Amino acid sequence: MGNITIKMLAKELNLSTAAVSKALNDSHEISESTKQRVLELAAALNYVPHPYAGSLREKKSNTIAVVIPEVADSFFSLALNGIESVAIEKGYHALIYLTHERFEREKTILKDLESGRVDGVIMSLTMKTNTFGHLKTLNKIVPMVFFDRVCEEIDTAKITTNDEECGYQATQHLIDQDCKKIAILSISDSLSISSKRMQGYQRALLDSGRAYDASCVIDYSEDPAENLEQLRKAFKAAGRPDGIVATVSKMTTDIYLVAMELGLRIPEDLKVVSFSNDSTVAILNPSLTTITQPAFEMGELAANILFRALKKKDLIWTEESRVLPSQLFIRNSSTGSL
Amino acid sequence: MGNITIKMLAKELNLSTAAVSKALNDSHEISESTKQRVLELAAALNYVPHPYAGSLREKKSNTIAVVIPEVADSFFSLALNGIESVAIEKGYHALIYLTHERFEREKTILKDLESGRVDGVIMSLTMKTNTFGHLKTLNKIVPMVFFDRVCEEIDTAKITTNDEECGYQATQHLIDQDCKKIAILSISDSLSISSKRMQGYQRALLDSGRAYDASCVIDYSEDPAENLEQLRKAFKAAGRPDGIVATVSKMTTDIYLVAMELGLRIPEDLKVVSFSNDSTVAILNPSLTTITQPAFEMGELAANILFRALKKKDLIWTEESRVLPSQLFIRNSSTGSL
DNA sequence: ATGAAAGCGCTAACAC
DNA sequence: GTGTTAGCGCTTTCAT
Repeated sequence: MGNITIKMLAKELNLSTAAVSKALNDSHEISESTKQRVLELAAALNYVPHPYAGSLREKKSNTIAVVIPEVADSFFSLALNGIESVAIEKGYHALIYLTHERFEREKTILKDLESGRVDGVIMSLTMKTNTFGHLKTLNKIVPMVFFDRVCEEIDTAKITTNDEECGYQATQHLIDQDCKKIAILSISDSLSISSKRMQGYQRALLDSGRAYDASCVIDYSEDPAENLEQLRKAFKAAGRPDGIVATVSKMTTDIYLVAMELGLRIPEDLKVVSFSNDSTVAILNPSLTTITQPAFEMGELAANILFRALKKKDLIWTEESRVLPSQLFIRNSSTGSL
Repeated sequence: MGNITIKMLAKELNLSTAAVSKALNDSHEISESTKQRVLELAAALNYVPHPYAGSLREKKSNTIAVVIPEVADSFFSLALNGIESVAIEKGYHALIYLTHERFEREKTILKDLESGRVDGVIMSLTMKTNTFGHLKTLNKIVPMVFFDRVCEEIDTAKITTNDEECGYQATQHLIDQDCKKIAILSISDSLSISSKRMQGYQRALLDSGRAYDASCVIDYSEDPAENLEQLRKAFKAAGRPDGIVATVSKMTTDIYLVAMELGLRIPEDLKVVSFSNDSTVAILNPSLTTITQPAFEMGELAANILFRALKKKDLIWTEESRVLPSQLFIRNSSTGSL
């Protein structure tokens, strides 16, 4: 660990630690000449203040935690990017915690964060998070901002996109392309973004006078083999879907591969729309129609709100919540123009 | 920040803080009965020890820093994933710092890390890092492990892949596919992985009796528009390449798009091999032949070595260096089998 | 303008 | 088996 301390500087300069500390912090009660001397020696000795000593006294760590399900995912990595950009700019440090979609991990991590390790938390829930006690407890101790997979039950700022609308748009787009039977890939029963996307899907069906068919819902599974099997079953069935909305980008590859395997052509036999932030969507075979979230901006915004709140305590949190629009990009996977 | 302290527990229980501390740490010099009492109250009051107080005393933060160029990148996000997995398992916390390929940012970050904020550092250099003083300084204070974009000048553990060989393999593969003129996309002049891949490329050319042609080297630029322009120029030239090795995955999309734009068919007119960890390579149009690095494992290994070193100081660092093999996956972008 | 001293929360000698 | 004390590195009253 870092070695050279204020005490050493003080001794070397025949000053008190107090004087050195004040000089280092450019206090007005220190003469210019001593400030000079202190600063010079500090630079010469390569003095770097020990952050944890300061934190202990000031009860302020200048550190935030980012708790997300996964980082090897284009949405979350872009969001993290946005968060980190703001953090560094504001002089904060970011601890990263991955839950890997495990509820238990989320609870353990949040429990640790009650310690005072961080001044604030930015997070996105696990797919399986269905109780909220651990969130409520932490939120009493430390400011939290949620993004994307937010917790409706907690009274704090939340950054989301227009999920219901996007579910609607994606579905409506497939309806416009003459799809007769539209399946949807759903990620979670408990997550609000998931149910919102599902609601949009159902509303679109209803608006065009179609009945909601529960057999059209394919649930995402942790087990990749299981996912492939689900898709095979769905695509082989007598009344197989001719359109599919994937609310989670990681299953896009599976859809393409299973379609290929079964000789289903995209988009002729099956039209696909996927929620995705992946940069390769334009060069897929065929290029993929997507709902794309403003991932970087969501991260940036979440961080900005958190840091603003960290400055002035008198913030009305929930009023800071924002809904950023996602965008539908129509490409070849959902149109006839291949 | 966290509020309930050992002092409070002590008062409540009519014990000294020392006794409480020992009880909490399950010391043998404390009676079972008091341990019980302490543990119960701690649980009831939801006591969580303040990490920075401990760090200050123990001169140990249980925190590491991960310094990488970018996180919205499949290689680095997978590596981060590997690092975080190990860290959490060992009870460590991971601070994440993104350099965004800026040398200045790298220096600033490393300077801060001299403070004792972390017990160790895992990092991958900027494309532009060409002096090493900041690395040497930090390495004297805190153990460092490099991965992928390593610094040869520093005497510590380095996790790499067989970059020279991979450059060779990729090039040889294109030669085997009858490519007459093979271009290479290079990322940096100063990075050792970059020059190794380049060396492999040159060796393959030489082995098949070809001359190295400097005009075949396309340099990666920060500016996306500039990159596209470079590719257009190269692909339009009279003696345009019929094969290309991309040593950096982010330009794959550009290659595909420019080829499309100019009416060049992949693989018929232009065969492509790219270094990539992207999960969508199999469903690109056409599917992409890749050199794929063991990203997750590299992160895991780097972390394991670091944590092992943190335990026992008597470690011979350089001997811990490891070269993990990358793998060539032949797909349609480089073969005739479309 | 500078110094002495206390204290942030914790642990580790060293008493008793 | 439990308490007293000192100290990690820093800032901040409160003297002087």
